[in-house]
Amino acid sequence: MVHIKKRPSDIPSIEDVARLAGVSITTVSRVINKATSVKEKNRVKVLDAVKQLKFQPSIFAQRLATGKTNEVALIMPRYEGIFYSFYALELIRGIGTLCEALKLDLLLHITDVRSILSVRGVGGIIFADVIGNRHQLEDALSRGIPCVVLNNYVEDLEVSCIAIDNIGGAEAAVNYLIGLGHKRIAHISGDLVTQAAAQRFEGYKSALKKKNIALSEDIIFKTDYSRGQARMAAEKLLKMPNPPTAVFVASDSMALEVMAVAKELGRLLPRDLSIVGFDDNPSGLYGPVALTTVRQPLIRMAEESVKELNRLMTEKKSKVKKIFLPAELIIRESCQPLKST
Amino acid sequence: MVHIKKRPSDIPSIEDVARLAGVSITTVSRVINKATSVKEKNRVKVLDAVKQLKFQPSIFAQRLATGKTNEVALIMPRYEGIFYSFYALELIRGIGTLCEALKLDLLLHITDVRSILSVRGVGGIIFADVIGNRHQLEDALSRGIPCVVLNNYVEDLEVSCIAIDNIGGAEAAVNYLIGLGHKRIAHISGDLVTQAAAQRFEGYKSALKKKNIALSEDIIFKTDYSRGQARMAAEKLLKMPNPPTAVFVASDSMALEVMAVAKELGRLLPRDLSIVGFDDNPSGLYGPVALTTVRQPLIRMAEESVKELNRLMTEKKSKVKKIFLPAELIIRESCQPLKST
DNA sequence: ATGAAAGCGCTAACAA
DNA sequence: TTGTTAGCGCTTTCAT
Repeated sequence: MVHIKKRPSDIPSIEDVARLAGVSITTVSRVINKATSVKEKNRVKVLDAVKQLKFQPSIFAQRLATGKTNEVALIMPRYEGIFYSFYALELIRGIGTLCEALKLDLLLHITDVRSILSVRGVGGIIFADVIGNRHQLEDALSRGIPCVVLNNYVEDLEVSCIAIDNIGGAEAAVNYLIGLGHKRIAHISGDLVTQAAAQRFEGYKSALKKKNIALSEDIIFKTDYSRGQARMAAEKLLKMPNPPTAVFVASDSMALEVMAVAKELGRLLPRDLSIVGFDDNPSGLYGPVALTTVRQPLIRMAEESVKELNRLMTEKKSKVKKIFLPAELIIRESCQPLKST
Repeated sequence: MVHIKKRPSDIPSIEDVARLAGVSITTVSRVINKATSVKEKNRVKVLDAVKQLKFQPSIFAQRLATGKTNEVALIMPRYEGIFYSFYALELIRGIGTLCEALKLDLLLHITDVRSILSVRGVGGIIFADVIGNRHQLEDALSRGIPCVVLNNYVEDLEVSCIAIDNIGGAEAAVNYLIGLGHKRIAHISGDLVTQAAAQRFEGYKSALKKKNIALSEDIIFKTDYSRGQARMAAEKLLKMPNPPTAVFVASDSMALEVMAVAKELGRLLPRDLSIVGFDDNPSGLYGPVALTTVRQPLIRMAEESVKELNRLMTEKKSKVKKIFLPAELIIRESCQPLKST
């Protein structure tokens, strides 16, 4: 039984390099891996051969031999809305750039939340939020794969998280409105299945409570983060006999929709309605009235997640970390003090 | 010389499965690969063992053994500005989603344009534009790796391209302005090292030429796509003693900047200046005046690129394709007929 | 400083 | 239908 070498002739192996350089494959391997114990003369010969053959070691063979991988997966649940935010791009960009710097190969998975994750051979995973795909996270964890969760503080799992202080950010927004004299402050929430939306709602409620302002259910609107539902909420809100004087909106894109509706209904901004958004989406800058909003440190979040994952992958017995990043109120033009009547 | 098995005990190999199922590893391999010639009884035993051990075959061993890979790289040159466009996200999303559907693993590389691409073991590459990183493309091609170029029509290389009809789109925009009676039409170009910007400029010139309108250099502004330079151009343009009545801007984000400047200078839009952008960036919808623009079929572009790459990777002797997608003028509110004076 | 050879976990050709 | 075994291309002992 004779086996024919089936390796395509056009791609050189370590053996070809060794032959050309007149050394053993072990020596070639040493040169590739920058081991020291190689005579300068041989090193040069090998390097020459490598260059001549355009040799690149097979990543698969390397990984099979070492059992190590520097491949990292970024899981973005295909959740309606996760891609609405321009920030998804910021995250991808931040993560991608840092991975490049750390020589990590980034695998991007846009998965259906219900699908079973196939992350065979991956050295670590970053979950961009965990919405409906917790089983994927648990599965990875049970396989002993280092994981980091972004934008979601997962308390009951031994996993590193990088989350944003949504509650604090929301409180800052509402406190700002209260400070301007507003008392009747509405809220248009995002999809409350997301932790971010729930926490922003939480912050809204607690800020009011701390100042002894009663919640009124009639000016709390729950949406799915879509512009359509924001529009409906805005219309209801603006047409009330006793409309609120201010509104805290859970996302900038919805806040922009509110502004659009207000304009259509002939309201003057910010005179008739003070508005604060959340996200610091650049689109907020270019309307007739620049949007006051809450900024999330996204690039930092992205960077922290890669650093943390890298740490988990390299340190042997490393403890998970829960990292909290602050959100910052950015005051622009969409709010004004309530004129006392 | 005895070698000790160093495989971490917690991750099972095909051998463990075989032992537990009481068959040979070949049979296990057959079951995994859905080969037919396995007795139902054995198949069940193997499947049981797989489930019990949570076995997942090593992707590296598989690839080493078969020489095949389903890993695809998306190369985004870290070119200042490539990430400005919200469309980068659309592309990533579209490509990511289709890769997921086709069971291709997507590797995202955000590379410095000057860096040497290390795409060892990748089955195919999608280049999101080629700007300053042509050597990377040529290198990959010379290695025989199937490649697809997005957003850039590379004529002199045997490579598949999916490009947009920037010239046609620009002509449509300018023709529309001419149709409204405008004659003095300015252009704010993008970075002319990018093919898109160059072609939009090209379309601008040819549309004017076809209608026998002379170019005037004083109302052609060359920028790097940044908002800052757009602002400078807009200021110059608007403060001219004999300002143009219309402007075709190479990107929506710059067009929005022009609108902002116009507003600051007390101009009324679209009365004082008709504006057409390019990109169909959603931000254009939410200003006081919705932006007329040229839409690129980005999701389609993304999908076509993956399909084409997949074709190249699976067909044996496949010819490259050059695919051209149309751009469409989207008329909104930022232009109006020139009042005859 | 160098090389021979075992082994990483799998697939596929061949034999049974 | 099943098992035996060579080999994918590399790393890593161990011996020289």
